Amino acid sequence: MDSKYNPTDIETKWYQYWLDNKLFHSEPDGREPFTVVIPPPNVTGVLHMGHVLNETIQDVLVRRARLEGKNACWVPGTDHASIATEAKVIKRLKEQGINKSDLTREQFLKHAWDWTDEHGGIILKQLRTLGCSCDWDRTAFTMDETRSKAVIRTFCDLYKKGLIYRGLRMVNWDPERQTALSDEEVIYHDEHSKFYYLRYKVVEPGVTNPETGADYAIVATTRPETIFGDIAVCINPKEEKNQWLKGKHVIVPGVGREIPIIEDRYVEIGFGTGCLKVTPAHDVNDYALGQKYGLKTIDIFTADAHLNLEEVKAENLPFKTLDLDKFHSMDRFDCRKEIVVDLQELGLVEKIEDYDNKVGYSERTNVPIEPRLSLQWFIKMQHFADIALPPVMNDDIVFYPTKYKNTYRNWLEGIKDWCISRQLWWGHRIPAYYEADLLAQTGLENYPNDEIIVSETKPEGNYVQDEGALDTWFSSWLWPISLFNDEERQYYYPTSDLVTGPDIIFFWVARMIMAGYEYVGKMPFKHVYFTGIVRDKLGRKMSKSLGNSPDPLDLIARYGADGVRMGILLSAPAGNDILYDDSLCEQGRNFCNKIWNCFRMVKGLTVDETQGTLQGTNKMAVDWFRSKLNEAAAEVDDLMKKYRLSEALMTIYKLYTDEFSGWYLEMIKPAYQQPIDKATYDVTLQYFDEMLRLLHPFMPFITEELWQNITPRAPHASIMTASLTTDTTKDEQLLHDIAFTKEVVAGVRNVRASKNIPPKEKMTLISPVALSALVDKLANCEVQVGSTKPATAASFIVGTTEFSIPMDNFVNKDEEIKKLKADLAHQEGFLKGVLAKLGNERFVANAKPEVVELERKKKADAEQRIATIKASLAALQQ
RNA sequence: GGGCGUUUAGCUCAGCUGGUUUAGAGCAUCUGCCCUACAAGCAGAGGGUCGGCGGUUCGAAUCCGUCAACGCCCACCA
Repeated sequence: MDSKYNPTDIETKWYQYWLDNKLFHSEPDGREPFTVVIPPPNVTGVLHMGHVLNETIQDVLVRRARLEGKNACWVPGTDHASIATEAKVIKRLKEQGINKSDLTREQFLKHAWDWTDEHGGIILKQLRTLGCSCDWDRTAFTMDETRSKAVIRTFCDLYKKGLIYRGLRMVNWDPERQTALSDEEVIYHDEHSKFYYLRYKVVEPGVTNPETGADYAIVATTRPETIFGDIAVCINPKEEKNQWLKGKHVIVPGVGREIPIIEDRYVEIGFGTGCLKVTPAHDVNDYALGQKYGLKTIDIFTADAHLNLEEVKAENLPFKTLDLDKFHSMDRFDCRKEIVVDLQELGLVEKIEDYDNKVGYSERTNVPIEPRLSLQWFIKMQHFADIALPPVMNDDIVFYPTKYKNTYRNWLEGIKDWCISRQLWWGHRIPAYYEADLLAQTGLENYPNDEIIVSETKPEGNYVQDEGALDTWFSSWLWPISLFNDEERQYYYPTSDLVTGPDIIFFWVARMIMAGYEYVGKMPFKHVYFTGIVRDKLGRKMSKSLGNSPDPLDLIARYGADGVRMGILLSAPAGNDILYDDSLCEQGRNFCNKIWNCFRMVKGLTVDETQGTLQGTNKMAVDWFRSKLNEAAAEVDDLMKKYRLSEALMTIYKLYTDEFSGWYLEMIKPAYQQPIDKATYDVTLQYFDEMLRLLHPFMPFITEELWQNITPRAPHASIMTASLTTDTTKDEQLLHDIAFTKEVVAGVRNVRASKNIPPKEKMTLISPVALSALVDKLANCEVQVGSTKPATAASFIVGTTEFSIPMDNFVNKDEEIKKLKADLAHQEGFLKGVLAKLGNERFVANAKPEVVELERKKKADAEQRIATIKASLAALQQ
């Protein structure tokens, strides 16, 4: 065996072994189920660090549950990611010189499926490299047959219940992909933009601003290109300075349209000029004002946000001074620049100021969204908010960390209807049908709602299906339900743990809870573990453009999957961002190596088969480590129950490196070239076995490899299906004794280090109390029990006991005195504090008796220590 | 503009139903060691007035108030 652990071959070997033996597969049986559904990654995605974090956590939970004897089932799958995938397909087609608009729906879908088959599932393969123990037989896709059926059935059912409706609404429009989006898919960014002050001339003759004498109102806007759609100017009826405009009319600058001044308290007094231009077709609030005052709407944008001025041209406005043909078909941002120039030339711009505002961007295409009046399908959300809020607030479903309960509540309390239709082809087509002749007569907008047929199958007759597809999340919210058939659902549902990022708490988590209660009448999961975001060590988000995102497969090649898993888990408490650095994986790799070498050491021992009973220091060591192991296992159990994975792993790490490797193995290690007795050897292997099982959920590969090599295993056996030990007994006295012994050993080593005495040189330790032979073994010193301290000796104190090591040649008296004096000062300071407390009557009267008692003990101990130090000092200073 | 959260050693974090020998861990740092399990290692050491101020209390990292910095979420001020 090499002294370095080489993970690559071992990992491939065992993953194949697990697959061959169907160890990830689950079927319902008599055991307690433990179910996890994977947050399905985009079907054409590739593994990134966020996945590594998320999937590792899930695998730890799943593997731990398996070791606890539960029937663990982790269902993998992918998401069709409607808008993202469609964008990728369009991009590829473009590279081949094909425009989406040149294709029929069927042709496009063919290309999309080809792309999916080609790239789909790559990420699932990558998960295997990480060691994920998913039940691959259950792999699902949000657009496969089963899931599609569930989606369509759900749509029909909700429509029947009156929870889905079709309506003309102001929606968030993505001009790039040319589809509606939900509110959640809009990201607002701060932006430095301009505030344009435009002049709207008053129609009524002789009416002027009493302050300035101007015959125009000034309207401030960030979007001058929308003036073509202006229908009114609104003022607040209470605004003093605009009283003169009441009941008047103004002319939209350049456009020439005569529009009324209307009054509404929506306009904030004191903001801007107090005059708000109302463009009902292109702003949510303006639309509301339009509805309220019966204003008409003029839509001036095409679906891809270019100007469409046909309607404006048709108005034939007499005072028009702008060249409409010039702006027709222009891009919205080009128009903004151009129109300001032209208006300036016409003397219709008062001034331009810098202004910071927020602009909504499409989450997927990253272009500014355009509020657009559009016919879409919506879900009434109040009903769902009502059923989804209580279970989280009263902890039927537990969030880790709990702070996200607030976020969840805020969203549900302000819930708005969910726009679920998308003008996309890649996705579940909306199962709504229109009678062809009627549709031809009325057009889509005026098609009577009660004539729409919503059905799982196409109705008889001449019907055409709605062109829209459903929001991806409309299938995702059924994920935990749709992965199981009715029978299996009895067993696997509700699932146990959901592990996901807080960024999709609304998109997905909340909606799964809604669907769960609506369709199964039960929560979809009992616990939600929110991970943080993986950032680089400077705290920046990982992104392709920054190039600060390492390729997980590359990391696995360099550090091993186990090393990477440990690296990502080490500093990842729930909900905390993790600042990733290669050094974390390095620590993981180093730990693997440590375990590997522990194993080499133990297996490399020669065993004396005749020694079948434990005795002497070995018995002590073995008994002590039993307690230590049990103690750690109990702590891990507790931490895992609280989902404190990084602390659980750290506990195991310390058990291996400190207690097992640093102390236990040193205690039982035979003298050079001596054999170890069989009894100790067997127990040690047993301990190793137990420790591997404890670690296995975190580092599955190395633990399987070593577990298989500890002792011959049955064919098809695996550490995966072993069970955790449940022994929790502890010998407190022994733990205490060994802790004392360790301190004495540390004291001796300290003296050695400070005096530069090589470990091989045997020293003499004078101790006032009897010591375990372990001290000799671990510190290489001969213990002499006695209280006579030689004139020249190095000394140290453990608790209240002073130990000394005679050393004529090495002791520097001054140094020794200095050290003792420092210790003395510290002890006296400490004692002073204790005395102050005890001298305070109110403390003695009010504090709990055990606390007072403890202070008395501290006092006694400190006094004794001080006496000891003083004695030593006196001896030295003679 | 609301709401939530964070602030403890160089870094990442525990500790926070007030009292556990005058604050802990891992990593990093420094010193000395290639001693036949492991230099991807071993032994040892240094390092913090617990963000500032004020209060409650016999006693505060822990409770309350306030200020500051940072982060996240939500919101229709054009």
